[in-house]
Amino acid sequence: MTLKDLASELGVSTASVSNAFNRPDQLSPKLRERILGEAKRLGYRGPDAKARSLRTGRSRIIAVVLAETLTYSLNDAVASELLSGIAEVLDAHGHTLLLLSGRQDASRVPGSSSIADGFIVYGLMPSLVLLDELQGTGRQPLVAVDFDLEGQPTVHIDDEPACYAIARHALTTPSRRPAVINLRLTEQPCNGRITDDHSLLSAERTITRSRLAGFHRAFSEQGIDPSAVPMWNIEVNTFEVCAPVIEAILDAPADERPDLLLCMSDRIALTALMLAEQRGLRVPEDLRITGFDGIAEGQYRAPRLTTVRQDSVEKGRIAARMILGLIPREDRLLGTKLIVGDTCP
Amino acid sequence: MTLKDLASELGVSTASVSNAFNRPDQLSPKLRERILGEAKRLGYRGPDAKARSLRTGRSRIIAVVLAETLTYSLNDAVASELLSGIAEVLDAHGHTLLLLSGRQDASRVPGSSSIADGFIVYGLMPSLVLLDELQGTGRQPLVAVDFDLEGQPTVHIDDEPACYAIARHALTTPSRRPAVINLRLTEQPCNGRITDDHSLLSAERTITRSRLAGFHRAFSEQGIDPSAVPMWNIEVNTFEVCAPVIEAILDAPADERPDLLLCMSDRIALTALMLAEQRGLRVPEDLRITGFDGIAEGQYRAPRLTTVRQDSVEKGRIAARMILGLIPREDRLLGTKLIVGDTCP
DNA sequence: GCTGCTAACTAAATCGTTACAGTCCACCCT
DNA sequence: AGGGTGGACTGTAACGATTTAGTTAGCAGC
Repeated sequence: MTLKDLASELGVSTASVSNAFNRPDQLSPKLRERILGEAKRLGYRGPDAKARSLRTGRSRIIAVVLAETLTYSLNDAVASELLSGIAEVLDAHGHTLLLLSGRQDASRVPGSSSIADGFIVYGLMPSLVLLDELQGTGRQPLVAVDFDLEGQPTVHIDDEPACYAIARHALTTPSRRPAVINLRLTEQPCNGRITDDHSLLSAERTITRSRLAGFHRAFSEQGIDPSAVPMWNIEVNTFEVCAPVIEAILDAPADERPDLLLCMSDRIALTALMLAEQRGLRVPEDLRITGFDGIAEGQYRAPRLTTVRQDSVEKGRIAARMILGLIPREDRLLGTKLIVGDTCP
Repeated sequence: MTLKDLASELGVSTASVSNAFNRPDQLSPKLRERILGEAKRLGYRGPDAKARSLRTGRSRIIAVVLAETLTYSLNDAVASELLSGIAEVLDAHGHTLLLLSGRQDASRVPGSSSIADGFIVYGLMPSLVLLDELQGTGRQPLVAVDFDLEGQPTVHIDDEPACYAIARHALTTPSRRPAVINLRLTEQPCNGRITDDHSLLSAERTITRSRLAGFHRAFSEQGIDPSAVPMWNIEVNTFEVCAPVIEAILDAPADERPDLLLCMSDRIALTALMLAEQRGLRVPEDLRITGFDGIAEGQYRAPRLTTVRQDSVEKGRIAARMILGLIPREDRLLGTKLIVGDTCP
């Protein structure tokens, strides 16, 4: 049952049927009703999306390319919030959301997805081939979130000042043995203690680099040599990956164990909190912990996590509005808010 | 730059160019390389997805229709797990994931999405018009998850026995004042205490009805009249919606306050746990709490939630495999596992 | 009665592919 | 030499819509 069948069944032109569905003002109400009535009777569900998208060049589909596997991203609170914001705006404007992973099979993404009207790309490593291809197409608009992409607008927060602020807050109470736990410093897998002095400079992800720089500025300001602060790295923001690294830190002899953990994500901080509790460490008395992101899970529990709140939902909304052309496609910097919880008062 | 342009640029037929990209065995390696080389040189990115999907009738896109708004679903741990499982399988087989909400504008779903090769429909209320439309198309396969859809295969768990098991476990320690907190009993909004005796029968969602039936069976077995057990209802599985209802329960005078809360989801149970802790109630001494789902958040904390684990990721995997035709499209019942945590030992 | 205008509808081109049915030619077998 | 075979490539008709440029018919104005 196609539009053409319906037209010949009714003895009208295909143009009229098309207009009946898309442009009511182009035909008499009488004919329109006759067409829609007959369509319903014959079980014609309206113009086929595939054909329409070929002809018009638009599909009302926006693709979101996620840095990690979909499986991971969907379980990550921050990515989920971002998607929420995106979905909210797209939904309100009659668009749908196609999920792509920049991780799995990057080469497939651009090809199989010339179907999308636009791309929102989230937190990719700059080296991914995918980006060249996506940018290269040039046909569809692209918005980057949480990383810089030359020639394309970016929606992000100012990580350096945010991390400076929380570190400064944490250091108002003197710390004898502060430590930093990074999130994805480099593209090369590296889980555990980092001894390389130049980590800051070699960090490949802009975000991680900025956050670390913020911590370092606060350390310096307090007369602490940043390069003397022990640093660990965590590859993937999941409990399973975080736990062993943090266990190693907490199981060190008491006089080597950090008394302050600056974590680059709430997921890391929450894992540290749980493992500390398991070991009978008192938080914040024996160990102070800070996070980053301000995910719900950290606030709807006791003790509440001290962290920096970034509004990922809003980030998603803005990115989506840019893609839809509702607001100008230009760089946007969002604010953050220090949340002083119980884990580092 | 289209396939046709490329063909005439090279002086070969469009068929050969198409074959160069899709069926290497249909032309000489020499010509193939010449075509691919020229394509790269001229910036042709391969066959256009819109045109291909029209011509072949397949798009390699699978649509997932979620019961609630996308914004909600993406932040719901269970829905996210399901999506994870789906994404995992689709990704591995070169398909992508289109997210649709059955809530927002149901009428738009079928039309704008005749583009999908198949539908996975999750936990919808049976009354949604959408379902008729989707089923009516008949063209694309459909798999239902967590609810019954006549004539279509369903992937689900056996809710009644699972709830019976956890309730029975809970009742091995005698309870003076047990209570039940339901999740979405009816389609009509109803947040708070339920006094209607026939709630069980009138529950519109199969899942809720089965779970409640399981609780009731355990009550009866212990000589407790199910209709005497106070019952509350919660519309949406979020902290914000749960909290007021639970606060009302917990703030009752001590001799009316329940000493056992059977919650129909972990989200509800975790909210109850947090609010109880805030009020200085000891769990499990003053109040025992059970959940349902077995989400990570309930296990990676202290005290660990007593709950029933259902493997939503696996549910998603199976649904996806069915849609892709990798396994037969037929009803599948998955097992569950009682997890005895600390909140109801 | 003719022109001009609008509303209502139609014919046909087009979107970028893929798939079917050939065509052509070189090669092998008897 | 003739016939058969198979590999390499081509021409063209779909796929199911939208859109542009027209064609009518009806009616008002002078």
